[in-house]
Amino acid sequence: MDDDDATRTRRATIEDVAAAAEVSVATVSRALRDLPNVAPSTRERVRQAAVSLDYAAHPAAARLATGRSRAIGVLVPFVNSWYCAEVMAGVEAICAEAGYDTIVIAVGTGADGRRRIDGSLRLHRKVDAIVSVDLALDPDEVAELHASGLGIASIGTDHAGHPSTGVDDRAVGRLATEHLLRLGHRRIGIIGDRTNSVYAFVVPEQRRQGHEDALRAAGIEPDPELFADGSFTIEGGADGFDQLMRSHEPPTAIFALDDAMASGALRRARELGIAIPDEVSIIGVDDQPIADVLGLTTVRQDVAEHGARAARVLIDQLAGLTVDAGRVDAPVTLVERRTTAQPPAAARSESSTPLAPKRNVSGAR
Amino acid sequence: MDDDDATRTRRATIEDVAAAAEVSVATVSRALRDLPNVAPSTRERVRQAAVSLDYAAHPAAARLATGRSRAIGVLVPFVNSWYCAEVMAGVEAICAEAGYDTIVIAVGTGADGRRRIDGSLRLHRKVDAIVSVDLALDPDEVAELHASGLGIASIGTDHAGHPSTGVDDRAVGRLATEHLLRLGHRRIGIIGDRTNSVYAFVVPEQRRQGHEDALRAAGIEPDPELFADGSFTIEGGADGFDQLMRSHEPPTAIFALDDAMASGALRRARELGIAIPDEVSIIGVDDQPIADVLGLTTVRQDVAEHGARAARVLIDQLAGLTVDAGRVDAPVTLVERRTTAQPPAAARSESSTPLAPKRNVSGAR
DNA sequence: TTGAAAGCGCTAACAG
DNA sequence: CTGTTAGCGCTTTCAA
Repeated sequence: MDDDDATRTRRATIEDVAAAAEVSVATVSRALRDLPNVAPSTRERVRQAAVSLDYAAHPAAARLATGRSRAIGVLVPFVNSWYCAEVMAGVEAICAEAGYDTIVIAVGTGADGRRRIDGSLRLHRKVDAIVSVDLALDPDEVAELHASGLGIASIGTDHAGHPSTGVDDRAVGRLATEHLLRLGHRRIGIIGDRTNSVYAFVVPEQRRQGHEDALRAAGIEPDPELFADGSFTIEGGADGFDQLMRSHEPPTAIFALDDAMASGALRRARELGIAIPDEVSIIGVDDQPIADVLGLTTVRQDVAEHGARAARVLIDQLAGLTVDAGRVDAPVTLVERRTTAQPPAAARSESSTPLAPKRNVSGAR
Repeated sequence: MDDDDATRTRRATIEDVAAAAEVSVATVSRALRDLPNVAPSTRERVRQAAVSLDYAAHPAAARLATGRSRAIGVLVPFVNSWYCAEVMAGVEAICAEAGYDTIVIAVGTGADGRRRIDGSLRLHRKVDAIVSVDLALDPDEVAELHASGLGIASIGTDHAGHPSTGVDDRAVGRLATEHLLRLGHRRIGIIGDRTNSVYAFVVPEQRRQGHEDALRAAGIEPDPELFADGSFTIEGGADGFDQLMRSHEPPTAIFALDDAMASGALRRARELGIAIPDEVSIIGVDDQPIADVLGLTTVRQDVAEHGARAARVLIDQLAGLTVDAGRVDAPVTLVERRTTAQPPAAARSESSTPLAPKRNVSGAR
């Protein structure tokens, strides 16, 4: 690139506009920000001057003077996940509309521990508020953020005292499992996540509890052997499927806590020659585009809307409105496709003979 | 939220640090930014003062004083697409490392036309540089951005005079089609995009040309009837598949210009009862996670790396390094899975009888 | 090697 | 309704 700085057009400043409109800079500032106490004719004159000079306030100057950045930070575990991308889309749409910048920050995750939110991130005067996506912040992190004046809204996990949104994960677990029970399944496995993930247990734990609620309501005692870890990845889902099918008495249906894990389970089933849904039913959560392609039965949620809602509440709050610091659960719907069906006849007849010999799932077909 | 502003901790300013370290603010500024001409002992003293006060320069103040925002804008058509999310992940990783903010901006797209990049977006002093993802900016938009001093790097499409990266799309088209030819296919359809999309023709057009290159090299004249629009969506891919299979003489293999369209084609094939790859082979581009799940043969590219590379060149450029304003094509690899195979025996024997009766694809099976 | 002081461009009292 | 002016917190000459 050539350094033709000399040819760069110098941007107009507020003084240029003031001169052009023959008013003071203060008036320009007021007029352009639609503040009251500006004569309509003056405002119009200022506007025209601004347009003709292609003027826009220097963001840094405005930020320095007001102390507000007009930016919202989206804290995600990873940016390249379907869920996070959806949230960001929702946040960005609302922010753009309201004149806010959307800055994305990946905090990472994993056993090695993610970036701490405070110090090193230096969010401080960089953003006015943050939306935390599926992160379980420590109470002291939350306190610190709040103390430094940042608005906080969370998606997925909840942080007491701050607005949050997502779905009722316990209800999700119930909904999925009830669907399976309704089809006649009695032995239902679950692929979830107990590792120290970004979710810090809460989302998967809620879904698992909903699952057990439904089971118990149907008179079935949850079997610990029917739980597998899937770490919310395709690979994890595949491994989880393996583990479940190797159990003492394999399930006839599996509730995967998200579509990624369900997809992995589906793939492994195919590799093992296990017919879905003929031999095993599988249900996921999310309704990612992939679910439609795979014909995956799932529990749908509108993730972009979570992001939009979080952004809205934050922006309202920054605008001085009093917002509700509570939780808003968005609706979920069961989307029945082709991976769930009645249990195989064998299992159905077995249902009265709990000690029936276990099925062969060695992969032969 | 309660407005306990009173309890907010006042952040330390450079003056606080200067006082604590018993030096001037100028020295603090130099010391903390690792500028030369600071005595080691002084620098250390300043550092300690900064740490103990939990000081970080107010970004807006620094920006105003330096005229640089230390932020990079990622311009994407949509944020919730696999491709864009991957790019953003790559950009964010590099930016975070270099102390830059990553701000995401969706410009939209479609027939209604996307947001123009100049005026309304007011990127001006908001970011130091932008990475344009799959956008075909008008020359005057590019000129305007450049004139206002913004660095530009593009991913996918190329903007003359500015660094860009992606893959050699023509080679991608060749690679995919050669794979199909090698399997024995002679009648190969393509699902692409001719609508006025974000790509503004270039990416899909290149891939299509590579496809035709390969065809011609094999002595096959491209048949316009074997082109279908898929608009780079799953739905579009499904429709494109339909269209191709309804053609006078349907293809035995289909090259979908990305995995999303390939997925849609796969879904529609299943709905129509057309066996893949037994009756029709399908190959995509990207190697999204979904490809592995579906067993989709595809041409792999590392999209996050595109983002990382773009961010790196921009940051280098902002650091005053001379960077190459040319194009860097990342490698692509063919990933053979289970959606491509030899053409059906019928087609193979037909290959010498071009006027064979067309197959019935009405969906009955 | 360090300090003093003049901005960077805007906003927000405070006057008028 | 409009103008004057003092910052916002940092960087960067220019002197010392």
